[in-house]
Amino acid sequence: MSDPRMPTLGAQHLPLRDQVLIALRTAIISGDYPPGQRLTEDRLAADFGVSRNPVREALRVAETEGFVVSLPRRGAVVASPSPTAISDIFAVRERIEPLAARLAAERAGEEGVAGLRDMLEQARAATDADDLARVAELNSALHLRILDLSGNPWLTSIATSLYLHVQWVFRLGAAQRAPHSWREHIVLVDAIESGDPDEAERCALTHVAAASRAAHTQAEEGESEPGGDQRPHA
Amino acid sequence: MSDPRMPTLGAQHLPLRDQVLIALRTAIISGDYPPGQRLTEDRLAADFGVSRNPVREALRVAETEGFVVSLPRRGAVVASPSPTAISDIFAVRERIEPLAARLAAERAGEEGVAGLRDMLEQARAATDADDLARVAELNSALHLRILDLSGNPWLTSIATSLYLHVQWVFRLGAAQRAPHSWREHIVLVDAIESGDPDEAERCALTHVAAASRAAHTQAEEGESEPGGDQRPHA
DNA sequence: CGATTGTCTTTCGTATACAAAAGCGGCGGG
DNA sequence: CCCGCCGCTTTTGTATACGAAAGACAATCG
Repeated sequence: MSDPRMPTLGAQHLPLRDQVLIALRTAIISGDYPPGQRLTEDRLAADFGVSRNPVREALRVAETEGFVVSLPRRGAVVASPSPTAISDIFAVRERIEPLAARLAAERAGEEGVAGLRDMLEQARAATDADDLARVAELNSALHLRILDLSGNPWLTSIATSLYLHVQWVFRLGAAQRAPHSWREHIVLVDAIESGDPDEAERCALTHVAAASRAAHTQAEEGESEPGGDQRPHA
Repeated sequence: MSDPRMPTLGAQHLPLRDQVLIALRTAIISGDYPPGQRLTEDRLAADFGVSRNPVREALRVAETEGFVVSLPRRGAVVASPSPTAISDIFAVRERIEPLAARLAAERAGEEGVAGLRDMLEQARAATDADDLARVAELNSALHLRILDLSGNPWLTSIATSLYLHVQWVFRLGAAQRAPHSWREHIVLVDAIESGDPDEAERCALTHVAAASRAAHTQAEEGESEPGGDQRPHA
């Protein structure tokens, strides 16, 4: 028994409620459960092969995260992202990510910067290999890491939620402007390493603003797209 | 029976889980459940006179809100606010509240401004009546209203959580710098009414920065206070 | 005397069961 | 033909029950 197994019922078997929460988020973000879809507890329990209790607990946190809205006595439905969601989210990101970059520049140690460098290198390799999905994944990971390096847990918590919602509204248009954005990332990490808070903050703002513009452009393109599968109203 | 009765809890009987959540938050913020306190589901259920299920659901969202931490298989304990919590929280507030003020200046209609004016008037009356608790309450309410007027739901959501935590760490030192801060509020509302985003943002930043300084001062004073009832470590 | 191991209690994790409220359809009356 | 009322069905809200994992304590062995 010296070897801790982790397959089905391993040592730290993630609680069912968390598994359900992840599955639920994934299903919503990927569009399997479209906005407006009714989420019957019984149905979810059947879908995930569990009882109603884990489902209920998952629904509660999904509700606080803004993925579902639960009517008083009527059950839960998948939330409909507001038309201004992209603007709203990036407006917040433009404020908090520069702050995170500033703090990271002030507080990140050598190991922290080394971690960022490592991610940049992995991203370069993934770019060379044309693995866009991996690049996008590293994109989020780098941002999150910088948030963590800021040492302000609120920033990490807020940004994590924001990122999930960005993924949600852009679940269709997958590969964003990945390659382009990594040049800005390098400049940002340089600034953090140099320990210059002002420069780091400026770089982060520039980067997020660029991402915001790209997101809005993509959103407008998606607007006229014919495949309007869901969205009950407007 | 056409009249919906409301004896104990009226027509839209708030779900037990929400009542428990509110009671739990209140108990934590007020210090009835000190940091580090173990929160047995059974005990909470007994305390609130309900079953374990509503307690569990309330614990989940309290966990996402950062008031409790739940160890994998060991139950939940009241979170211990980090020593840098005040700095962290106000650092975020200094970024998002100016943004909210800017957006409010751009978007708030006449009715919105009128609502703010009304709150200022109530605050003035409460100040005259030396009702400090009411003033503090209106303080939070005004800020929240401005957040709402920004039209960005993320800002409201983030700030609400931040405010609760500010109340928590300052549960002892009650009456803040209430009277002083209302002069700044008036200037801020003036700026919003004038529709000048830059000015509104500047006023909000000044105001939050002042609040931050006051908070830090108060925190340092409380540091040397003899009545160290809780805080198991450091 | 100390370390180890076995058991034992505590507490969570999950499932099932029951009651109440809201929605929906049919039915009757105007 | 339309409107209101009354039953049923669905779904949530809440409680209870059982199984499992982790920590604690003590007894035993080296």
